[in-house]
Amino acid sequence: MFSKSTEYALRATLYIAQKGSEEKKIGIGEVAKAIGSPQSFTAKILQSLTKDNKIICSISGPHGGFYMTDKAKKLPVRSILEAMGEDEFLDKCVLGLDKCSESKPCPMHSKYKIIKKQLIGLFETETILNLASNIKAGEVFIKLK
Amino acid sequence: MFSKSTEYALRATLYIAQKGSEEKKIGIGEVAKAIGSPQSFTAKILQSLTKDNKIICSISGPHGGFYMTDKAKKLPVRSILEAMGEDEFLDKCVLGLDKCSESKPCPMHSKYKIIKKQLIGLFETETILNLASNIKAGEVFIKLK
DNA sequence: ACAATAAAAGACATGTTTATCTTTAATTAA
DNA sequence: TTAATTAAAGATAAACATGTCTTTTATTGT
Repeated sequence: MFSKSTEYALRATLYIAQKGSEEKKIGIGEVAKAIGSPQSFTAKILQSLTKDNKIICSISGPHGGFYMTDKAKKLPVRSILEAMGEDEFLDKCVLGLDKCSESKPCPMHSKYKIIKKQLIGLFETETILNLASNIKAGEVFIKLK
Repeated sequence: MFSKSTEYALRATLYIAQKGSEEKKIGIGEVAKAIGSPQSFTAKILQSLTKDNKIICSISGPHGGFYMTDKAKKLPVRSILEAMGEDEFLDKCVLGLDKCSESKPCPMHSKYKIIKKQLIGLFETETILNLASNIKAGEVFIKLK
């Protein structure tokens, strides 16, 4: 469904949301290990999430690392997809028609729109904090071997 | 949701199913024009759909071209995804965990599985013929400018 | 100031996707 | 058998995705 980059972005963000805070920042090494991702590549991805988009904060130097503000933790999962440039698929048509619409639908439109609405709902309703708290509770996992 | 290749494959297949038959084969030029895709690239894709997988038939030479058997037209849309190697996403987890399962779920698992089930249902229930016939009726479109 | 630590930034490498163009092979009709 | 037509096959190329490695910058503690 998503690119590797976005998968890592989602897992890393959830890990940082769960484990980190402004007082306890998380190093890239710990993040990569915890989610099972290539460290340098994950670093690039986190860099992009700290840029303009205000999802993750980072501090260089000793005791530095990544963390999220309480406000950022309340963002919907979709905001991560947006930051990774992978949310446009929620607007897109199964057959790849730019102008697919209610008045000019593709052959899958009417059946798919019902599913798409649920997908959008899922990514807009679930917050980062929401998902992260289930990790803390040990109910769900972000790394599996 | 899908790669360009798969989008072209879906549109091309629907067009051929709709317009073609063993008596009236469709040339690659007509297909590409009708669905708005790059001709040579579409040719490669159709080639792969005529290979092992028995979705599309083709004949070289004058009055040659592409067509589908009535049997092939009754295949579910999923068979095109399989032929394009893009159906594995229907098994995959949103966060990219290979082993995500009911007993070891990712944070999105429980909510996403409901949606995934519908997606699978959509691609397995809808047949190529089914979707193509709606094109013929002018109710839906496979090219929009 | 200096050394240590950690992220940021940049260069590089490999593979895949998305194409385009040319040549070959198959088929038909004259 | 020759010319025309059409898909198949192959070579090539640009863009992007995925990943590694090195250097630079920011920050902290001594």
